[in-house]
Amino acid sequence: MRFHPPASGLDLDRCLFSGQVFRWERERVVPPVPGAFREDDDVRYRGVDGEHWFEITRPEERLIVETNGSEGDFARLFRLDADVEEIARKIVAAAPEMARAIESQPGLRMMRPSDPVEVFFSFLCTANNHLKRIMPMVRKLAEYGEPIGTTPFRRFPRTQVIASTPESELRAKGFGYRGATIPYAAQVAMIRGGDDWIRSLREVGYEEARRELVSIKGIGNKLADCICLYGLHYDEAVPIDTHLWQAACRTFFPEHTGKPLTELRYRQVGEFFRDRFGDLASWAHLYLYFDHMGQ
DNA sequence: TACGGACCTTTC
DNA sequence: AAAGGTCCGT
Repeated sequence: MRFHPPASGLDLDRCLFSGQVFRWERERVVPPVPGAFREDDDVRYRGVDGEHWFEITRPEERLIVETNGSEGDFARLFRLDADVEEIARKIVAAAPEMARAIESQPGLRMMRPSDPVEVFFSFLCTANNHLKRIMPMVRKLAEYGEPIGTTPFRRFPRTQVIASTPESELRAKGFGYRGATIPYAAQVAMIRGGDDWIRSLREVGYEEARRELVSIKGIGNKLADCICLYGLHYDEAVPIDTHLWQAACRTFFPEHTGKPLTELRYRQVGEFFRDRFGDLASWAHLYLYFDHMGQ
């Protein structure tokens, strides 16, 4: 089907290529013309969320979405129900220091992917890695998935498929040591119940889900929080990596600047965000993180 | 608890 | 050298 979603407060580049989701493509509909006024509009985004594919174009500033899903599926993925203006107001009210970080990232939204299995394995690709390499890796994993209908799009493979993929095969595809950790984590997940187990973590609460995840070798604090946030939809999860740690030190804890992020400090920073921002802890972290990345 | 190294590979 | 870490030794 085809529809026009509201486009205000939604920056597709910021949302789709910022490391919240990893499988989207951006291509030019027509070759760029030097100095052309509309070159930013002449793009097409293609991607998959769960069992739905999406093609998004924006001629004339207006979004056109084609999909095998519904308008509701699109709205859920981009959280169009969330009032970003109000969220920004609440965050700034709780922390005036955040005003500049929020203003610097218009159209950035917390994504809400529908397939927790894809999120689980995508973030296993991100450890000690960079986005330029992460995205091709996630796409390679997705090649193990089933095509969606007769389209070139594929659903992300199920846990069982990843669990039975040999380490050597992934290493040959450039996964490095993650060629071992990814199938291993899949095997542990299979023992606990596979896809259903991963999905069931949405029902057990943030603390319990997090405990389960970090008990898997290869998933530490940061990956567990990413999976909790993007895959399991726990908005109180605050993934803290080196960049957010630096940004948090600069903005909130100048006395910690330059110190390493220990287990203890990891917990303290997460609690700080939850105390200060409540349900908006992860939104606050998102703005701070990407503001810092842009520096 | 906290600190140092190792870990695959690619990219800046 | 560092990358959106994590594990394993001290």
